[in-house]
Amino acid sequence: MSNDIAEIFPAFTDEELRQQITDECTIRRTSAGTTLMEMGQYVKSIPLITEGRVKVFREDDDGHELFLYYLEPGEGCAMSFACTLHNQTSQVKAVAMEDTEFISVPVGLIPDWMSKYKSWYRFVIETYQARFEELLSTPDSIAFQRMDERLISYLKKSSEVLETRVLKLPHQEIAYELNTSREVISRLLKKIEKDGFVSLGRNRIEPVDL
DNA sequence: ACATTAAGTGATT
DNA sequence: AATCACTTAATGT
Repeated sequence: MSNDIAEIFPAFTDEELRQQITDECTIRRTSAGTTLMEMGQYVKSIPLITEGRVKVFREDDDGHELFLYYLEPGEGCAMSFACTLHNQTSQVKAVAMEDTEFISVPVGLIPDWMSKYKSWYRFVIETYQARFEELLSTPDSIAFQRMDERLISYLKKSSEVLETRVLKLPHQEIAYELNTSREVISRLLKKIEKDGFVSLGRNRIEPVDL
């Protein structure tokens, strides 16, 4: 196990830290679609993803979602760091997109780790920095990009992240993620299909030339 | 064959 | 670009 940690989280160079993880933390597995965290819920442990993928987003009263970021193997959740440090409830919702395995770190350990282990401290800072930069791109895209451009970059990113040529997801899902309506997505997809950028099918979008 | 879910479309704001 | 109302098409049982 200690080897796996070193492999997936090479940043944890302190031997003692790795030992703490194996001794004090538990491995948890969830299946695709499971909600790991609801908005307003207290954060009692933070996840370090070892396998799979988790979507982190905000949700309003009408069920509209604002996508924030994905958690992938080797990553921890910036929001949960923030919550443990300020003892706040979660401002985000997290759902496993695939069967996911993660190390569950009890929050009680965090303050200690922050002061004791330099490599942990750096991991947290780097996680923050990476997310912050990523989050800046969201207001940019809303302010400066039209819907069709946002759709195209969404498709690009999805096919990269999922490592697949053919995206298997309904238009409605894309609409939720981009905060628009299903009809708009359908129409735009139809348009870019005509322009030869994608080929469409039921539950199937194949980028041809983005 | 039937119900369910995804996608397409026109009209309205 | 959003919403509504409705149609058409694909898919599961």
